[in-house]
Amino acid sequence: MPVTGHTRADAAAPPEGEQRKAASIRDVARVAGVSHQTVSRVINDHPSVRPETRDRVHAVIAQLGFRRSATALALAGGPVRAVTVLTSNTTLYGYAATLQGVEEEARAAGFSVGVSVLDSDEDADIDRALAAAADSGGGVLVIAYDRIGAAALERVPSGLACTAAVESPAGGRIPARPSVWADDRAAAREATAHLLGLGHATVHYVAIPSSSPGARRPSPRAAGWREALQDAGVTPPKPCGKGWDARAGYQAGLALARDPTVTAVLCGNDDLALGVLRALHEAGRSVPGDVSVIGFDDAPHSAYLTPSLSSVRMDFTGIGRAAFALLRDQLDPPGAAARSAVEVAKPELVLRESSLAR
Amino acid sequence: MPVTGHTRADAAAPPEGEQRKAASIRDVARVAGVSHQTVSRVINDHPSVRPETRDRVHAVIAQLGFRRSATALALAGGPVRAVTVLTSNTTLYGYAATLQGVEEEARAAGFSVGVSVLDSDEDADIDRALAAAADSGGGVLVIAYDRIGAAALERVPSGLACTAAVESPAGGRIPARPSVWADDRAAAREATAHLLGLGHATVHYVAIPSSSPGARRPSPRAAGWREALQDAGVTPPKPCGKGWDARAGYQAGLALARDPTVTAVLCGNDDLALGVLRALHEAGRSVPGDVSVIGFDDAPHSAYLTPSLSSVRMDFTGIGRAAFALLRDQLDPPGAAARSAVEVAKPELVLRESSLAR
DNA sequence: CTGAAAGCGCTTACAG
DNA sequence: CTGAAAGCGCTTACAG
Repeated sequence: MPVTGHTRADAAAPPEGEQRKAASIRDVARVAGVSHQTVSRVINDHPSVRPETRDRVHAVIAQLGFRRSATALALAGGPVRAVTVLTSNTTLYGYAATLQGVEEEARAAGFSVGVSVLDSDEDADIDRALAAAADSGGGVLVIAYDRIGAAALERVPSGLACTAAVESPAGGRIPARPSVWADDRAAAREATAHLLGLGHATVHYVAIPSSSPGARRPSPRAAGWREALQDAGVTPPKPCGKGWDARAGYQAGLALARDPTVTAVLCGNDDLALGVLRALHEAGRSVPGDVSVIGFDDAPHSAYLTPSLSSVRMDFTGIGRAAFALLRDQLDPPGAAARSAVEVAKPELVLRESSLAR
Repeated sequence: MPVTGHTRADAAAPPEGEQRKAASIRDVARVAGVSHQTVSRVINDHPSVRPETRDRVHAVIAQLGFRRSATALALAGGPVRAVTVLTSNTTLYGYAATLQGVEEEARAAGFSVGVSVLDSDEDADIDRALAAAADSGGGVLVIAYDRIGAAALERVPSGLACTAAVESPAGGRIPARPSVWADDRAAAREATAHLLGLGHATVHYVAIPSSSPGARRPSPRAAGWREALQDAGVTPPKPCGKGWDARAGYQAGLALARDPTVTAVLCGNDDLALGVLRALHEAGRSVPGDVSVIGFDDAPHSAYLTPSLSSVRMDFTGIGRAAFALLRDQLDPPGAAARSAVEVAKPELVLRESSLAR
């Protein structure tokens, strides 16, 4: 008898429910009467295998319910089909939707997807996440919409396959890694110009935090807002806002509500806008009667608010999908050279009740 | 010279940025002047290693920046520190928050977390996801708040470590796998009783979809609502609602708004409630003046709506954390026997502007 | 307390 | 077209 025990002859139907030890390449080989090497060739679509042999092996694979071990594949140095998403957040709308896009595309491509959340922009934290991601053997996809993500992107070792979902890059800057973004700067300009066109003397801005280290650069959204005002010969008021959520928007809104000259507000995202709406309401200023408000991202609930919120629709899932595609090109060299170029999805201004003519 | 090539003597600082091939257990052994076996003992905290040897090895590990390969560990049959979350959705609040809880706890425990989204409740889809999860070698955590998740939970092979986040089980039912839930049924009863106590003659319910196959059983939330009405001697009206999102709530709300006897509405989640609020508003019925509304889950934005939404706060991240802890017990047998028991987190009724006395 | 052996499931060269 | 060998980085028995 062989060392490894009895050979089971009852391999008709794939096991159901019960946990029989998974079939290996050698099990398939034995049943098919070939070497495990030949099985390897078959599952890798190697040309040099006789058609009959190939068919026989395929039959046994189906019969035994064989699945090649991703772990062994990785150890042996085969192409690893895995992505790890590095992000500071998984629940905010833009982040969650980007992750969703990545997952959809990855699943379709047969990749597994891991998630590693970054607690801070400290090197130790980032390196821990990076090391964990590298362990998986696959590539890394960083969501760099904020300072933490941007910091992580900086520290990705050059040998690690990596792409990023980012804000639109500041004029002329080329991201170090293949990146995907939507032109939110142009969109902010458009939204601001729209408000100006409605007859508002100026437009205030409730900012999302900057993604640049030390907040040295404003976000593209802030830049677009500023440009639109300058184009119209209006001196931009001081932007406000410190945070990402409704609470931060509420705080900013309280201050804005006290200023009677405020008649139009652009917000860095819809959560901030929600808080602003609430603050304005409490202060007795009606929207859009007294103040027009436009948000950013077009979160799913924005259309159902009262008043329904005008916003800039961002194709986050599309960004996620494109970022994955770029990563895949790096991991799995296709026919052509890997696209190292960037991709763009166009944001769209969606007008609803919260913004009206003055 | 040894077969494997030159021995580098320049191992002072850990490599930064550059992609030097990661140090293996053998590299550490060579530098420390021991066998790779001994290194294995050290990194596994085996007792039988002389303190001096142990210290020396630890020093070399730090010096070389050695990290044990998770892939090799898994192949060799070591304990795999990985969880795969199976879910039908990653963006809805309850799901995203549960996932967040899992990730936090997993990260703290040094586990990697994978996400696999279920497209449908078809066996083929489920088995694909299950197989992918099993590949990782770790455990599976299924979010079974809906029919798809519940169906996946049913098909998890018995040999695969698994826990679940579920709705509160129907009377007396014991979940097949270690599971975690919050008593949303009791919470629904409480919310309904509260509305009744306010003087409403009855309470209407906008349901989330049932998680039972063929929708044979109502969700615990629906059950709790029904019980409260029956306890008060009120015949429950027909529940409405078909879906999870604001749009579904809006549709249901339109019908409710037409019925002048409707003065109180409980919703299966806050998204539905948002849609109901909107429909009521469009129909000219004021909240809470004409109709009181209470949601479920207490999503982050609910406190900032106008009117602010009363809701039942669910500790989803707590559920996620507890579910991970249960899974870890299975994977990594601790001192005591693995807890196969369930865990509970208590929901809390949060009263805001949307619900007032009649 | 420590080392040499065999194996996890696969792969990439090397031989027929 | 196909097989026997060596190795990926680790582990668990087996010997000292």
